[in-house]
Amino acid sequence: MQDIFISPLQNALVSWVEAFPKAKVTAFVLADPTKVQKEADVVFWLHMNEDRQEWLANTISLIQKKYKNAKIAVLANAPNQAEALHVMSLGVLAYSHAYSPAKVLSEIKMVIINGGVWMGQDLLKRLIEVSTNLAGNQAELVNQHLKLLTKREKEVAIEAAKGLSNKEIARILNITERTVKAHLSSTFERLGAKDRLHLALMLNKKA
Amino acid sequence: MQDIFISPLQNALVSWVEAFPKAKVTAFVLADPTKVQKEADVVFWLHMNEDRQEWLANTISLIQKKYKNAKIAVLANAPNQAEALHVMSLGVLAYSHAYSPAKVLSEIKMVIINGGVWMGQDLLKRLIEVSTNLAGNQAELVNQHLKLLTKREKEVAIEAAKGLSNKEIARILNITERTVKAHLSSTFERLGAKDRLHLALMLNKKA
DNA sequence: CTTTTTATTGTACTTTAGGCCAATAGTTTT
DNA sequence: AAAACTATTGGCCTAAAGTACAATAAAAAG
Repeated sequence: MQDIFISPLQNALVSWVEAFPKAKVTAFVLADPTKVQKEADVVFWLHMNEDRQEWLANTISLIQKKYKNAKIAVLANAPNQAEALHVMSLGVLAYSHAYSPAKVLSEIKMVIINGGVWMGQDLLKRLIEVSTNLAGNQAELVNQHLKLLTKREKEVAIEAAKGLSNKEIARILNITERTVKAHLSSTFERLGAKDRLHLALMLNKKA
Repeated sequence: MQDIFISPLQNALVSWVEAFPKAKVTAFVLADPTKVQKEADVVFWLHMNEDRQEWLANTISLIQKKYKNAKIAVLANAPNQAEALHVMSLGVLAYSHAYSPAKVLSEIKMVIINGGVWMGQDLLKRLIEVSTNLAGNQAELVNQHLKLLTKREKEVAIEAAKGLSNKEIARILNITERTVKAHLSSTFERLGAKDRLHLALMLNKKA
């Protein structure tokens, strides 16, 4: 298991050396690795400067093409969530600060060679928030609306929000179209929706 | 640093013992911990059965209330992404399989006591996808639809999807209501929407 | 046991929406 | 230059949506 730091710096940072005394530090990825290198387990630590975003994307793609089993971690001088998200969507397995202490670097390596992914807590928190907004809180919001309705109104409202016509809803719920209208009118009033389209927007709203 | 497994099982699983020989296994959280316990660093490993979802939520909240510095990990018999997301949004720091090997359990512990968060690669991948969908692909999807429309149709469609009436759209775009209808009819045809509500659902669709 | 809320339906009326047929003028494509 | 597409509007017609006023029976709340 070899560690390769790709950095514009002449010398490795002390924490890098401390964590991985036998690591190599180079400025570029070897475009034509030997077969051995290609197949071996390698961890690439890409040192990211603010002004090398394009370089980073290219390097990641180059590594993925040339080294089959390589794991890629990115160490950023100025970490930010947007960049983290971006590079991780490209297949990078870890994203941390370039000046992370040796202990953290070791931890990162342990995680990624065991098939894990490493990122800061803040970033993950945000990810989870965003995702649960979609499935969870989103349902919560909708629920807040539906809670204002009676059982029957709820049923009607949900069908209407899917785009069904009054007649279709009537058939499904086994009531007359007139009754559907009654429930909907009441629903509009309770939720402050001006018509079924607004109702649909309320109940399908993205968070 | 103490490890406490909360599980309905009589005996700890072998991998648990292997990873943490000194861990306790109990069926319930101590509702009234001593001051020492309260302040100490404790890792709670909650063993999750399919049929104990409510128990899990309650237990998490109880621990968070009673133990200030506790870290909580969930070990599920049948892990699934929805549950993982849910519990992590409640503050759980790790989610893994109950039968994870000792090595993985150790790794998890190391990560969370160092302020990290642990989850499987698949889940994280999905999280990232979802997040990037929100900002990127989602707009892409909508764009795919709008791309099929002429400039004017697009303008009309967007307003209609917001819930505006034909009359309102006409006023905004300075055309007659009749023209709005014409654009909309054409739009429905091109996008295969049966009416403005379906159009709205298409253009407001969550990813 | 009253009072309130919910569920249901009726008749009638107004407003919207959407489709059909048709026309004109400007733009783009072939 | 001819054909196809785009933007605009008109009249007409049907169906759907939504409101107003109203009534009845069952269920829930107080």
